[in-house]
Amino acid sequence: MSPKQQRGAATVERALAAALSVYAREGEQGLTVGAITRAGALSPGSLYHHFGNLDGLVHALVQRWLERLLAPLATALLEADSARDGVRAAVRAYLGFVREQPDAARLLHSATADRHGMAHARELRDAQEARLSPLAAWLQHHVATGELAALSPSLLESLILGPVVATARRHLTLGDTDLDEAARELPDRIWAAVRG
Amino acid sequence: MSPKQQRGAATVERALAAALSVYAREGEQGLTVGAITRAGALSPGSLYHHFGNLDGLVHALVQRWLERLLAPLATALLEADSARDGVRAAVRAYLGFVREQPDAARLLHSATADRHGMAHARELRDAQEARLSPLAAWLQHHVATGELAALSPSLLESLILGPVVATARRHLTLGDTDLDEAARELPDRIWAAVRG
DNA sequence: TGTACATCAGTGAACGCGCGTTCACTGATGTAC
DNA sequence: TGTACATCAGTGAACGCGCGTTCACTGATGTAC
Repeated sequence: MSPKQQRGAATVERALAAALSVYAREGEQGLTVGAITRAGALSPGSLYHHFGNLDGLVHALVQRWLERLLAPLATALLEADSARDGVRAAVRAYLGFVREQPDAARLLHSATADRHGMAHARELRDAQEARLSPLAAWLQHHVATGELAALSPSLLESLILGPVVATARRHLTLGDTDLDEAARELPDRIWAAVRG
Repeated sequence: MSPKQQRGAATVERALAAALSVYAREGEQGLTVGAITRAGALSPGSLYHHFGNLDGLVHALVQRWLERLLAPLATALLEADSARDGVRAAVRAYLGFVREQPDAARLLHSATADRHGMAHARELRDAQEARLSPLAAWLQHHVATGELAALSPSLLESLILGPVVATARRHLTLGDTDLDEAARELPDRIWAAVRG
C-alpha cells in the first residue's frame, strides 16, 4: 500500500497535509473524502489507491503525528542524566509540541484520534512499540534505582502525562490555559508526584 | 422542550437509558436514531418531540451524567476539613464514579462527549456552572490560605484531575490499569503536586 | 360528576441528502533487452 | 540509445446505502365549566 514511485509519495504527502488542514478548519465532521480530495487536489480513486479507505488515511495521519510527538519525548528521557531531569524534560517536550504543532496536537487529543484510539487501541500501541518500549524501559529502570516511586508503569504514565494532556486539551479547546505558566510550573510539580 | 406530562417524562427516561446502553454495546458509530428507538421502544417522532434532534438527546445525556459525576465531587470538596482532605476525597470520588458507572464514564471520557465538549465547550461549562463555581471558589479559598500552591485555577484542575482522567481512560479502554492501586496511590501523590 | 376541548405525546412511512466507495479507464514511470 | 511492456498512479462519473429528519395523523391526558 505504500507508494513505489516518487509521484505516489508526493500524492500521499499532499493527502495527509490536506487532511490535517481540513481537520483544523472544519473540525471532525468536516473531514470527508470530498473535502480532502478538494483541498489536496487529488481524486477519490487516488486516495483509495494509496490508503484503502478513509479510515486508512486517518490511521496514517494519526500514526505519523504520534510518532512525531513520541520521538522527541523519548529522546528527552533517554538523554537525561537523572529521573528528575528526564521527567521534567519530557513534560517540556510535550508542551513544546503542543505549542509548535497546535493543529496536530488538536488532532491527537481529539475525538477523531480518540475514536481511533478506542477502536484500535492495541493496534496503535503495537505500531508505536518501537517508541513506547524505550519509555517503559526507562521508567522501569528508574523505579529499580529508587528514584521513581514503585508504581505500575501505567500509573506512572498517568501521573506524568495526565496533567500535561489535561493542560493541552484545555489550551486547545477552551484556550483558558497559559502554556508558559504550564511550562514553568508543571515539570517540578509532576516530579513531586512521582519521585521515590 | 421538557415534558409536561408524566408519560412524557417516562419516555425521556427510556430514551436516555436506551442511548447509554446502545452506546455501551455498539460504541459511538452505533449510536443512531434507529438503534435508540429500537432499544427504547419509541418512535423517531417521539424522540424528536422531546429532544429536537439527535444532538439534543446526546447533549441531554452528557449533561445528566456530568451532573452525576460533578455533584459528589463538589460534596467531597466542600465537606472536607482541609485542602489536603478535599483533594484526596475528590480524587476518590472520581475513581468511585468510574468504578460504579463504567458505561457513563466511558461516555463522558470518550469521542462522543469530546466532540460535544469541543463543539459546545463554553455552553457545557455554563450549564454546569452551578457545580463548577463552588469548585472554583473552593480552590481559590485554599490558595488564599496557602494550603494550595499559587497556581491558576485551570492549572490546579489539570494537576488534580489530569492523572485521574488519564487513569480512567486507560482503565476503560485498554483495561491495563488497576483502579485499586490508583485509589491507593493517586490521592496522596496528587496532593504532593498541588500543596503550597 | 360529566363532557368538551386544548394541549401534549406518540406513530411510522416516506424522503432526500451526503457520504464512502467502486470501477473501467487513461496516463506516467521505470526497467529489461 | 531506443523501444516494448509491466506496473504504478490517477481520474471522475456513478452508485447505493444508511442516516437524520419530517409530517400528517391518531391517541392520551388533564382541565375548565
